[in-house]
Amino acid sequence: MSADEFIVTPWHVEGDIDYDKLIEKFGTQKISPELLEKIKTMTSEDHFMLRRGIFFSHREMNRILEDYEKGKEFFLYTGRGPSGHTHIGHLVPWVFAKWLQEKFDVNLYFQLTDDEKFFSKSNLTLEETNKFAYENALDFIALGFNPEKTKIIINTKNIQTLYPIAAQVAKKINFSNTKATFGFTNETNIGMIFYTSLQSAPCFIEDKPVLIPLGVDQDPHFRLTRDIAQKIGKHKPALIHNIMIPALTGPGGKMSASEEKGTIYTTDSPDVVKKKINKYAFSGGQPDIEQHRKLGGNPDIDVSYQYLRIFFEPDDSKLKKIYEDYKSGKLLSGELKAILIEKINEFLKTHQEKREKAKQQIEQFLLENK
RNA sequence: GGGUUCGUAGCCUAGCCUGGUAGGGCGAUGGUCUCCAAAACCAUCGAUCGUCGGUUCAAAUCCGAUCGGGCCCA
Repeated sequence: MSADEFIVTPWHVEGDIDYDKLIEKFGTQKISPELLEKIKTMTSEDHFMLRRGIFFSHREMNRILEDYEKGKEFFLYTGRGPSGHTHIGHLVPWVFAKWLQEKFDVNLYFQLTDDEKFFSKSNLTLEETNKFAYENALDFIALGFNPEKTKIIINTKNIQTLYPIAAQVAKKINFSNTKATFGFTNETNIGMIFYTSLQSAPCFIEDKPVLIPLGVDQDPHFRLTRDIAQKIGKHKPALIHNIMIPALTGPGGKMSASEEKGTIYTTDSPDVVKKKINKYAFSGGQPDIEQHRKLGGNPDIDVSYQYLRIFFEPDDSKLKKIYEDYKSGKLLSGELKAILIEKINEFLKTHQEKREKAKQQIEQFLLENK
């Protein structure tokens, strides 16, 4: 694969992603300075993930906001494919969803697609993906959602609720559409072929427009959903996309839950975090101290810096200082890593406490079939 | 239901026709080098060849059955 090639699909992300090209390829909108300003005004907050372009693209987010201003409420929907333990990269859209929920005071649905991971991963049983669904739910709850306004959908558990909606969707999507959208072939199992209609279903669970914060790799599902929404008399879902979180071991893919070493799990202990960062985090430093002092490091490709930018250092002035110190050579890679390690461990300490408590709260969050 | 094809270490795969206890690539691990990581170099671990049975002095390699995957047809 040459440097300018990359692949982004719901099941596979590879290469060095050019996000401007991706916007063009997917036909989404870049988040404009105007939209950014509008969000800022309406929420009275300048969220760092927006400001820094962690969320960089959208589909009709502006419509959602305009309608909201006119008193037309929306709801939020995001989710996760439970193929393994939760890692810190998963938290990005969830944290952002929580922020949106607080700012707009709206309902949020969180879908755990245990069936889909069973279909798409040959090495996982349905029991395993279901187990991961419940486990991942703990991490979601730990972020502090309000159970009154937040419901967790587990596909195999909530099929009764989802199915009538999915059926409406499924009838409007033909084989050519799914094949073209997802690259299905004759060896694709039929679970996969039907599956996108289940991922669509929560879009229509309330009779209101929906806004979906999500990783841009999941966009294809909702491209289809948007195409058929009017045909079934529903609102087109709006989306806001975040970039792929780089793996610890470097650019060229997102953090994968199935690759141990390139991944910081939410349940990792402080010493494991320290070891993983020091031992695996790809750095933008120079080969030795002398050159580093002289030439400086490259924060743009340095994974530790990127993690601070994406999630762990919301304070712009602090981040800027780190950026400049690293670039000038004043800050060494090892020192940068130490900063990140402390930030992650600080975060995980409280996260893990809340995650424990979530075990008592999970029932309140699970959607009841009606 | 019929046909066909495949099943070798975590992954990809050579060997099978011309039977004599398996070779490579990626990965992983350790080391050297680095403030770390990467790269580079060195080293190491790892499969008894889907399963069961048969033929043979000897089978991944031949035969049969069985399980599993893929494709085609019905």
